[in-house]
Amino acid sequence: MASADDDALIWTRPEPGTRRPKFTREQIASTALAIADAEGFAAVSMRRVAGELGAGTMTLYYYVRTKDELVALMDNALMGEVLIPEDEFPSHWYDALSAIALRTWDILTRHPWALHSLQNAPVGPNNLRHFEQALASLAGTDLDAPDKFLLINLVDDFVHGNALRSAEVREAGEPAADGSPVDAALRFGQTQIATGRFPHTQALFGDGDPREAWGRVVGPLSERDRFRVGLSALLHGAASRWKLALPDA
Amino acid sequence: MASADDDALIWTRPEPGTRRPKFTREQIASTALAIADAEGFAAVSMRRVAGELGAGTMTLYYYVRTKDELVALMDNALMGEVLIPEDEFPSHWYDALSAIALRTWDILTRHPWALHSLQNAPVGPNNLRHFEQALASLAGTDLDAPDKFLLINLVDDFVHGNALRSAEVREAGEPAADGSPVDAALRFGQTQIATGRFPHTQALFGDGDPREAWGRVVGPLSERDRFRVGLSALLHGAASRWKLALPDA
DNA sequence: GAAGGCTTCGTACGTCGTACCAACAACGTT
DNA sequence: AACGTTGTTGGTACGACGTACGAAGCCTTC
Repeated sequence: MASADDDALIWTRPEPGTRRPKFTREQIASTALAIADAEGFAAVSMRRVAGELGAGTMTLYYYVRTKDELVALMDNALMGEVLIPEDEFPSHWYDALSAIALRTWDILTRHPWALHSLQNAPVGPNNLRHFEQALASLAGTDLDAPDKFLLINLVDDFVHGNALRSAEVREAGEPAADGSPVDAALRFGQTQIATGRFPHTQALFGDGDPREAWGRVVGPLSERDRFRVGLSALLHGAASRWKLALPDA
Repeated sequence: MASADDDALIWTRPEPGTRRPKFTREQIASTALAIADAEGFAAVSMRRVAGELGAGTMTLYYYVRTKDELVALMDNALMGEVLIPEDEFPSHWYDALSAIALRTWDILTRHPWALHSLQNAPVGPNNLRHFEQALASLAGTDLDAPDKFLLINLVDDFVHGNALRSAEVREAGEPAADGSPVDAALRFGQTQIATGRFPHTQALFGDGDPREAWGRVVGPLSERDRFRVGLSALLHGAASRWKLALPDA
């Protein structure tokens, strides 16, 4: 019946434990998550996670087949955080989709490592729940199936893309101290501009102090507000394309 | 003058060679690129690149300080491909921005590994050129500096986010053969839906063959066309927000 | 108590990035 | 023509990594 590999995904294999195992997958995931948050994704190694748990390295492999599965567990744990509580769920499609997107953005920028690993593990249970919520947002509209699916994908794509870049900017550039990578990059940009081969960029940034110029060009909006501008543009464009009603406010 | 580390970025260090070195950075980058295209990003190791070049492993470190710098070189080489030839540059902001975005999308989905590594190396010379082109697109508009910068960022974010997911779908799901990861994921989804906890998802996908359902929900559009729908929505939304004129057609 | 299988984890292999430093080769000087 | 200088190459080695293998420990059921 071609289903000899029903256990190809970690989600289809039962959590081990007919007796009392020392750990649970959830425990392992949250330990790994804590390490990633504190020291970055690169610090998450099998040895490290096991050590933090007070276990031998290979013990993890009783709960997980590969490190990728560990990462899948981590992603799934994160996706659990992006779910909107039932009673906060907006009734208008626009508000609901916005709320989901904004919440996802908040979580992703709070755990920037997630974006590096997000390449794998597309469909954990919490990912499905997230999708279900997005779909619920559109229940009141008369979009057909492919259009609903497309719109949800587009919003998620934008959220991920923006969160990825935002996190980079924030991680690398927060201090913007002398000698920081961002400082080096800004100074490099300045010298490039000085060659005169980037007239538009030159007009935008000018010739002054690159850090001042950067602040001026980014403008007064926070990264979060900049995201919201983009989200609003995308949703308004979608509303106009599919003739969806916008909320009153 | 606090610029003791002008060489923090590879771009600010001159290519080595007062005598005759065997290689150039460009050569190294394109070798690495070829390996990544043929066998994936994971196959790009210092040993492998050096071997392909007929050099000792450590020789690379004369041209590059770390592997991250090699990756920066690769990214920069890719960004070179996304530049639009002068004589093809559309005059209307909408057309120009669309052309740049679509071309970037094409390159990124053609080299999916780029998206995994794109986290680093934000500002190579070709990245600056790309930005200059985007800025040139908006020269005719009367957006102020922060708005121009924001709009360009938003479009790039969406391009990256969508290309990332598209590449995943294509890489993982092209064959969709029995036992493939995608097949396993689809079957997992099916069993989850069967629990009844995902009513909207159930209504969307139904209970039939998951592969058939997937095709029906994705709809008839190619990934590229789906991207264009999103791009168009984003740009229309931006046009409406900033009162920019749309092209006649 | 013995048997059996669930659960733990020590050892070891092949990979990776790269620090260190010895060897080699090309040039300017004499 | 010989030499010292210094640009360029790359061998060896170290400490990480993921994980295959299989031996041990322990709980549970007779």
